[in-house]
Amino acid sequence: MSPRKSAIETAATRTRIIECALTLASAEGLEGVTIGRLATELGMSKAGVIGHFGTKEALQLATLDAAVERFRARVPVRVAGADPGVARLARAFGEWIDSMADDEGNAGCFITSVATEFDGRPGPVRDAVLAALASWAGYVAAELRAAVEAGDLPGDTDVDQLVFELNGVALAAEQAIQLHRDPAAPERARRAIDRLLGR
Amino acid sequence: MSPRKSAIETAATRTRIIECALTLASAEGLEGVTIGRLATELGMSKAGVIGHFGTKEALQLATLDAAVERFRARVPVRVAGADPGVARLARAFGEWIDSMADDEGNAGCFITSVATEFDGRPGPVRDAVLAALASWAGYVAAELRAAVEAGDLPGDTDVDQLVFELNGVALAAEQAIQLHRDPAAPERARRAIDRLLGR
DNA sequence: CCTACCGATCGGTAGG
DNA sequence: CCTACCGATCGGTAGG
Repeated sequence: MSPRKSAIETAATRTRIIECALTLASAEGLEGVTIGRLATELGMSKAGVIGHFGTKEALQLATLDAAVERFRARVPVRVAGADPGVARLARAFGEWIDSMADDEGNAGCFITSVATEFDGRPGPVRDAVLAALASWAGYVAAELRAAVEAGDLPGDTDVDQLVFELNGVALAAEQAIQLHRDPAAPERARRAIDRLLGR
Repeated sequence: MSPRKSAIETAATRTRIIECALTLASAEGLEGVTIGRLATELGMSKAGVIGHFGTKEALQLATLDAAVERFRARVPVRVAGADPGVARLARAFGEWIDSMADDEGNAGCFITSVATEFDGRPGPVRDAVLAALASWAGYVAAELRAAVEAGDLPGDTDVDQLVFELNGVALAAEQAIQLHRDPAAPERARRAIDRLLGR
């Protein structure tokens, strides 16, 4: 028997569950993460797993949240010290591209996968993905505006168009790395990003 | 009772099943297409559905095949009459982008979705997706080489890099259209394609 | 192409 | 956090 855990232990278990869900979801998609499978993988009961979240949807949202947080720590936070504008943005995309090749804990890829998986299913998960993507797009747009301001990009730059095209490069990199395991993809992506940023 | 159908009727039923599977898969993913749901949707028994394919995986492969065929008919075949090289390629991507906005029967989007859904699951479905994407990439690369040959693109064009970037624009367009329902996306995509093709 | 059925697994709950 | 259990659904088969 193992009831009556402290709040700290409870939180640690919750983290373990979410970490496991992230790993499973990377391979099988978020809908493929079943409570039973998590329980088996973690050596606990189904009730013990779902008890932390209440419903499967809450578990999915918590997992997505964790991925968003991980992406934030891995990309924007890590380049926060760089010069605003083109320099910071190039480093940010560089970090993202690097993180795609790390097989473990690819949060950016996870978010993109969930975006595709839920694009036709209205609901809280889809809404949360939209919010995460919008937040990232807002970050990129702000950096681009700073770059225009600083004169690193032409004054007539179409910022939204550039956000769109930068995103395309990232999506192409993810497909090339995840699906094709193409070792040339990171370099191609970097080259495309540099050209889009006028470097 | 409705056994002893002619071969023609049998083939027609098979087509109906696949068409329904394509519709369901566009919303729920290929793994979300269950035999029971197809049966309900089509007003037939589960045994009647699965009898046409044997296993769910065979049904998935048949559905993917149908999507590939539909994409071929919608894009490369439709622009076969255009001048080889840049002109034909621009029209091909234009057709693809147009087809993304047609809510019904978006084969290109379907293939991309399945690519993401199965990128971490080795097996025949993943192999078939890889083959379909490789075939499309080969088509694009051949047109680009023709364009270089014809002098429409610089002699030092990195064809593989360009295939990568064109693919990125298509993926960005699909995300913007399917997930964000952004009405500006087709125009953005067209502009990006034109610039990549030096038009 | 149907009815009737199989064992397995799904998300979730009751009660402790 | 566990055991024991619920109704629903899964892919698939037997037999006609």
